[in-house]
Amino acid sequence: MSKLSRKGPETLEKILEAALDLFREKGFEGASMRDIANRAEVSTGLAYYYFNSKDAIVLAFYDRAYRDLLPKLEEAQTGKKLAERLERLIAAKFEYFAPNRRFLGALMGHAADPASPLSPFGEPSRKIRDAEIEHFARALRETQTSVAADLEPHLPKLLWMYQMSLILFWMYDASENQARATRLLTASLRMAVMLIRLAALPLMKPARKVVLELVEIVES
Amino acid sequence: MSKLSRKGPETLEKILEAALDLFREKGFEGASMRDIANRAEVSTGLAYYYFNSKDAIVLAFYDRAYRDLLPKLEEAQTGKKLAERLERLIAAKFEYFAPNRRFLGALMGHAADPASPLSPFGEPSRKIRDAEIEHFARALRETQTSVAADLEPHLPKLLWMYQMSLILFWMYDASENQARATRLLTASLRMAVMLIRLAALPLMKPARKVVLELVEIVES
DNA sequence: GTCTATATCGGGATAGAC
DNA sequence: GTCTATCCCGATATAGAC
Repeated sequence: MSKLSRKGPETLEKILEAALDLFREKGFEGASMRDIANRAEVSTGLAYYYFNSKDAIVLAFYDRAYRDLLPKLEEAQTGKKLAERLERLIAAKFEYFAPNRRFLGALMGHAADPASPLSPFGEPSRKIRDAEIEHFARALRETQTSVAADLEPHLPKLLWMYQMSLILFWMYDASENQARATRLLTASLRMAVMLIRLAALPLMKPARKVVLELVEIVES
Repeated sequence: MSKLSRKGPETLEKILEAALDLFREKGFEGASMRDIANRAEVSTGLAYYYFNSKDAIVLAFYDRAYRDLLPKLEEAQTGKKLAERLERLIAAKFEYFAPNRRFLGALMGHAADPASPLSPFGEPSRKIRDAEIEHFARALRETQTSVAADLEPHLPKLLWMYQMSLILFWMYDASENQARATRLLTASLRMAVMLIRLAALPLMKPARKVVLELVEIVES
């Protein structure tokens, strides 16, 4: 009496793979549903049976990214030094998203519209965002980094914003293998960790206050 | 013997206006060439006579932005205080581009491909970029801001990068009238000017070196 | 439930008549 | 310089085979 067939999930997977392949090659707009269906060796109708729209494939991509990224972030949480951990955490995203870099860039065109389900800043990617922030908090905890009390509740989010600006740079970095972005990651991390240590000093309270004001504005 | 007719430039202008209007209302993808031609009260064929492609309209938009922005930047160059000048220079861009904010956001989707003529970072917008950087240099000069010798050749570009990150935030800022971005501009400027003053101190040389390293990576 | 075939619509772009 | 007609293609809906 089972209503489920065996082939369904496989076919869905095949179509998703084909779509991501083509998005990588030709970008989101460049790949047509006909292309996708052809590459997956199914009819366009079937592709629409599994994914109601091209957009729906993007949502499936976010979902899969979330699932795949979690264990990678888990792995990155080793080492006693903060710089080391942060570099691993951020580099893990560079690596994972590298094949889809151009495709993600194209998705940024929808970011201005927060209502768009395709926006990397919108609701669909919130789960990823929250998990990432928690991982930054954990990196701070497990490396026993001392953080001033006023800064402490906001530092993980600050690190996430720092990460996002790096990812933005990486997305639009046309250098070979995004070498510049990778170098920027390492070099800026040195500075970031230095600033975190510096900010722990009691006499830096006024400086912390200025930064926290900025965080508040961005979050409001 | 004139080969030019009278009506040409007017028709071109009419089509450009209609296109920008519709881009503002429906975004770049949302506005079709048929829409544009209809609003301009011409045939689609004629629209293509003046603009070889939809992209070409965007290039005309960049060109016009360059022409329109120059006098506005000129106007912004008043006042003795650096913070004041920088705020005026950057706010001028917020104001000018405000009606086209969503449209510019959509264009960011093409930024990952530097070959795309639509990318706000590409060749077409280089003239604007160079003019902006020169205006930052001028603001530093005319407010007699003291800058360390090692930092001096790079500070205008650094300010431009700072501006670009603000503009990026502004582009994706969904708050009413981009109020958050405006508040961030004012608040972060306080910090930026403070840092510039701080960086002038001789004992800050190591810190300057770290920052210059980052600049070098970004520019390479 | 899984899949094919086909029809319709709207979008970018072009050819060629006037 | 301007228009009409047309091409090609992607999105979408649906009829119906298995």
